[in-house]
Amino acid sequence: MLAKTTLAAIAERTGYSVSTVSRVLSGNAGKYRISRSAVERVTREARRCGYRPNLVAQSLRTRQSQTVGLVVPGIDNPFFATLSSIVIAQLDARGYHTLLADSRESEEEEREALEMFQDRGVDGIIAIPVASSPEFHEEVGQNVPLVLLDRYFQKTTLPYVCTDNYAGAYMAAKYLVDKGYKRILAIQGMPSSMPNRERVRGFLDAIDGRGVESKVVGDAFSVENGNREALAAFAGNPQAYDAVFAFSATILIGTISALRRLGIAEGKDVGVISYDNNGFLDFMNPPVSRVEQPLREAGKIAVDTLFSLMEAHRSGLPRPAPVQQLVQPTLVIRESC
Amino acid sequence: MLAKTTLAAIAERTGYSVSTVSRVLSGNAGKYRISRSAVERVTREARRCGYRPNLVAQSLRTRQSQTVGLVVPGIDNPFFATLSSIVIAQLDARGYHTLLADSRESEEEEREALEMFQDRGVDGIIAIPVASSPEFHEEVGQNVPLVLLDRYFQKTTLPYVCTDNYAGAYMAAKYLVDKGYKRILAIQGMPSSMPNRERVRGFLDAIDGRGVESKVVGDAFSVENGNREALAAFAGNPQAYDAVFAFSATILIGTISALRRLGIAEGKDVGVISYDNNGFLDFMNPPVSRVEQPLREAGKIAVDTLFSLMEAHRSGLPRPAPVQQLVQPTLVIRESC
DNA sequence: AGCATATGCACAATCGTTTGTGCCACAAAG
DNA sequence: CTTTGTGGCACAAACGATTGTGCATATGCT
Repeated sequence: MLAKTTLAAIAERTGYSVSTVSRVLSGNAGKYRISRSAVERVTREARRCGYRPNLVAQSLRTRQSQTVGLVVPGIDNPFFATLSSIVIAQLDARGYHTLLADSRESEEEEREALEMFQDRGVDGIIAIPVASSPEFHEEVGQNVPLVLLDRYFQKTTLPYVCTDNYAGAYMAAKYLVDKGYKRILAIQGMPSSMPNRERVRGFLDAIDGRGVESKVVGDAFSVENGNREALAAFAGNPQAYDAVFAFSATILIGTISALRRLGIAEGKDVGVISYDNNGFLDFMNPPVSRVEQPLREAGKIAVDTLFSLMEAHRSGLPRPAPVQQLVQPTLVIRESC
Repeated sequence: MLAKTTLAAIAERTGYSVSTVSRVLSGNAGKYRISRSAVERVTREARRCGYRPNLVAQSLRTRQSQTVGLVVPGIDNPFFATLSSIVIAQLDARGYHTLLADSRESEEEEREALEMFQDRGVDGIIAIPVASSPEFHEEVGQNVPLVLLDRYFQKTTLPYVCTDNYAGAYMAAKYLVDKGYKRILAIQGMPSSMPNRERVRGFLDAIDGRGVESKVVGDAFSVENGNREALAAFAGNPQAYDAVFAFSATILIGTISALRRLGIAEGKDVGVISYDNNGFLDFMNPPVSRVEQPLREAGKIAVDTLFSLMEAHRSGLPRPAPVQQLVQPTLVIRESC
């Protein structure tokens, strides 16, 4: 085991003091009038023994950890995995590390994660919240820069970046109605989550007054839910609906499975449209129309926003007005409706 | 902003010294003969002002961070997301936090992640490696407990936990052959990765001498790859092969898409089998046979192994003999072959 | 020569903990 | 009345970095 080399070790070996070594290695030689020769000798020795600063000590002293906490409701959900991937890449590009916590859709675990983040002195937090009310997040947001992603709270001053779920669902539903579909089944995800509520609202508003029968069923962003609800809806009557709006790609998979089992051809017998851009929708047969969310953009904006908050925080400036932004999804039409 | 309360603050308010407060709050009151009354007053005050220890300072002093580094080749890949989810949950259950790094299949980024982990003083590392040779991992493993997961190196002393990809592929291929399939196309994932190489080996061994024509094509665990290779293979001749073995669920999706586009009915015209248990394979039509990997078990064993290494490391004991374990996958037969 | 200004660096405090050691008091024992 | 024991706590040194300040020596200027 390579004895871990500290500033003190280098100081001893070069004959300079710890403070001088520190200033050299942190690039502050100029500000403190360190001689050329000292810089030379110290950098040489540091390189020779592969010095790497102890980030824990650095964090303690500077109160900056180069770390951002990310809490998501379930990293095994492809949607959150994709979003996390984007956020992590963005942070990495700026030299920041990621502490990841999975709240497993539990408010309790979410709280613990947020507290742990503070205890560890993260420089900022990005949260896809599960809590039903914003109090705790707001409290945390007082202490450390925090940006909500994908989900948000109403009437909160917390900054957030989400896609416009209302508009997305509205577009999709309107498209179906314009196409002439008359009996539309919407299979939703987790009812309490803001994106889901907004999608329901958009869906209902779009069909309102257009002479369309409709029903909203389901309770989870899962394959099983889509399967169960579609089976239930069509089992008695294959023509119960002429279109299905699946609120996520997972729900869609379940739905299509159910339709096929019942001998209903999606795209022909029943129009189908989905939410999400899960990569394989174009590989379904027929390819599936959907509302695509600009996740990359949302992730980037969230990180940008976080960094501007962090910047202000560092400088002791008053917090900038909270960025609360909805990015627009797009409707991608294929052959399933 | 609640002034963050430190040991010193509590010490001042209760009239005790910092060391006494520390011993009380870290549960060492007994060992150091702290009086009942002191324990009482201190805990009361700590609770009153919601004291939470500064984990950074704690880490610096104790050289324990309650943190494990996890590096994966791509968190947006559902397979790694699932595995990460399992590992994170396991760590969480033991009170450990997770620093997650995404190497994006790059050796360079993997190195950086491993170095960063050390700089931050993680207590242990779980890695799904991308490097082609083990040197660097071995070096890191000298300093901090490290366990490889899912992928491993040959002739390494590093502990690893992987599924037996050779056996899995062998089972699947043997099943196909026994069923009477004569011309089998295998579409592989990333050729250099150990799981892929083992699958290829298992596949070839299983068909060896059984009078079966075969071909191994492809180069990535992606939908696109599956689609491209299947199209290429069947475009000229729909009967070029009578079975396809997709080395991952993503590859499978692409393959099925291609087959359908070509008017080939999977399960009837061409047998299909896959690797992975991606949740929706049972919802395909027909449901897809596959080799299922016991990911939960693998993740748990990896974490268990890591903790025993960490335990030894803490106690200064010699490292236990490296656990190098292959867990057995299972063949799940459905209607696609 | 004498004073101001630069130059080059070391000292020491600090971040918030943990932990080895030593001091004091009081009680029991001789 | 001194010894021995022990209960109860404070002191201070770490961990490894950053950073304000101060003290020399050297150089410039008049």
